[in-house]
Amino acid sequence: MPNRFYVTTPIYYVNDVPHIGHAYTTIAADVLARFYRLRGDDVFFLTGLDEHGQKVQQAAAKAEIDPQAHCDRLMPTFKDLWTKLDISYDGFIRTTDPQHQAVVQRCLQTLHDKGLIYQAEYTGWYCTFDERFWTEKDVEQGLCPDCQRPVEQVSERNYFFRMSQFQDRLKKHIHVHPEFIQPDSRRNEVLGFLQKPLEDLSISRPKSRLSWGIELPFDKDCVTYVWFDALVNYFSGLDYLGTHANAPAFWPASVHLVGKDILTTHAVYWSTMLMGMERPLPQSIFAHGWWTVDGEKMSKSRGNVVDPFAMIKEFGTDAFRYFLLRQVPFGQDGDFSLSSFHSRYQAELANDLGNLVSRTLAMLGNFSQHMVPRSDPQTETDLDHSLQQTASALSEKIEQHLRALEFHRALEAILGLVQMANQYIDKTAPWILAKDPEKKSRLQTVLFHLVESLRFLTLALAPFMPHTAETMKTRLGLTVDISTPTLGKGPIWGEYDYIHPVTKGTSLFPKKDLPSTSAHQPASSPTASPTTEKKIDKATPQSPSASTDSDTPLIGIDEFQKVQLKVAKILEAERVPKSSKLLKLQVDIGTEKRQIVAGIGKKYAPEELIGKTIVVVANLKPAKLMGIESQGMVLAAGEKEVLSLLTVQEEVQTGSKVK
RNA sequence: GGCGGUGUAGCUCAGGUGGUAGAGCAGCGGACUCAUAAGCCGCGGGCCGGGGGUUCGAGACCCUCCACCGCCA
Repeated sequence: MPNRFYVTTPIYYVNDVPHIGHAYTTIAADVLARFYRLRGDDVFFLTGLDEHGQKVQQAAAKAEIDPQAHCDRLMPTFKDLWTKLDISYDGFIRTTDPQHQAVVQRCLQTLHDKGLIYQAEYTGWYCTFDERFWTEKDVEQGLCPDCQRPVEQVSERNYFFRMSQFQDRLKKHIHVHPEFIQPDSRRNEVLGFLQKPLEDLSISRPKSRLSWGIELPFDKDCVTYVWFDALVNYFSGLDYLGTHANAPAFWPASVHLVGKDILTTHAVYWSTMLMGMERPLPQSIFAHGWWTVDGEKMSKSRGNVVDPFAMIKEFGTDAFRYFLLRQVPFGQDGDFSLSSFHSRYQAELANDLGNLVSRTLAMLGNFSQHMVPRSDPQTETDLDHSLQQTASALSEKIEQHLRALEFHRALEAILGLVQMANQYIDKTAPWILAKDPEKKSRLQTVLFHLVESLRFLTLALAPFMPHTAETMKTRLGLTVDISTPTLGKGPIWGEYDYIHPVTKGTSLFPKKDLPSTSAHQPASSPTASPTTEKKIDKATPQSPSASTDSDTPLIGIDEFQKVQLKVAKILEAERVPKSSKLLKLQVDIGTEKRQIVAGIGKKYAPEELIGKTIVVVANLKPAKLMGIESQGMVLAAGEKEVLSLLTVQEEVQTGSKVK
């Protein structure tokens, strides 16, 4: 019988605008779900929305619509994001689902029957915005300590859950099961919280004040308080969602992923509720960190909330998934900035992984007619064996790290194989082997080892970057279905018969310019009046990639016009020391002088160039070549070798636009 | 105020049970050309927050001070 794995995200408040935090938790859960599915485990992955509460009621009233209609209107934004992020949830729960409400009522009745719920008078300072009471000590100058809004004194009869009864049992459970609350530092905090006497938990509100909620089965005048309603989703969802016939058997959850702000709620409220209902506790609750943006706390008022939709549009779903999990250990806070995203994208995805795929497939095209050769054991070396070993150990490493929710380490291990493969190419230098017919057998061995490494990478990447894995699979001509269990105990080196030709295709991760600040969403929510949003956030143009593939995609005129071409005159030219083909040019582009380093030294001597009229790209990002800054690029014809510089037919003014 | 954590190269961080400091990024230099001007190779004297102590020997153990962070009040 396969292992069961049940992972949850919190249910997100439907009134929120989805941001990087929502995306983070959900992506992490998705990676786990995909990973365990590939191993052949029976997986249930639940996410959803919290749709009750004061704020929804108020927002609906303001919009003059029914609260349910309000929820129905907001819900698709989340589902849409999950679709765009390739989130493979098995169940999407809404707390307004009638089946969920029925389960909540059943739970309340159970606890009531056991005498664990009682009624009492409660007086306290209430914050309408946060929907919670504060004690006298908390309130500062009549303001809510959390949101700084005015609080009001409210006295009402509420129902309470006898949470205090379970304090010792919970403490013991945490001590006996160190994996129950993670990371360690958070477990200590919870234990610290439990040092003081635990109070009973208020679980109801009078309908007169809050009507948008689930009615108490034993008191028609009250609805249940938001947490009781929300937490129960973790097993109510199993009851009626998804396709698994035996879904209820998934309880207890393998792991609840939560943000650190709602750890106490889960570790203490939820656990004691479960104890009261005599249900087993989840195996673990993992509190992950928060994202700051450019070093600052993310907030609507700052207007620096990262919009996942914008990031996906700019860099693609897989790059976004990769960055979030790679950048920061899962339990720690992390900082999000476009420049850190960009540099990781550029270095690890474009240069390391993307280019590895590109150069390997190119060599198969050039040296092996696009077919994957067999390895000849006679020609194998230690180099080959250590590559094989690293690849073969990868799957287990990833499993180890994912069991500890160390996503960043898992990705680090994957990148380690990428780097090793890149080194392998340089050490074996297939282009040299290709020149010597006697080395053909060795060449084939090398190419085989490379392709086989890419196959291992494809499978390893599948949970993290499903789209990329699918593309690599196609390029490699693999016929395996990577949406079904393929990992098992991990792939075996040499087990696969390559019978289809490989295809190079376009760049997996094309290089990008660093975008300007377009990733932040406007401070207003989608429900706000449209007049608050006048500025149009222009997406930053990205430079066209200089691909020479035959399958280069078509571009529009607007894209071409991003390239600023100018007529220029060469003023000075000299060879770059120790380089056979680089020349350092000083050119006049009309408005200014520029230094350009160009790889035209094999075709042209410096002295013959002075005074020549040429065409240059004037808005290319400066780059250093052999330590010398180049502030542009000269245009020349030729494939690999430069054959001719571009010039203009008639005499035109230096600095003229070329279009 | 109570409890806990952190402070190591420009940046982000690793450094089980003590033996004279490491990685990635950035920077500099080199050889090459299969590849997305990518990749590969080489180059790291940083009072390991300050002070004191234990020890033959401490970034690592103890004490103390300083700074920052988290949870609770």
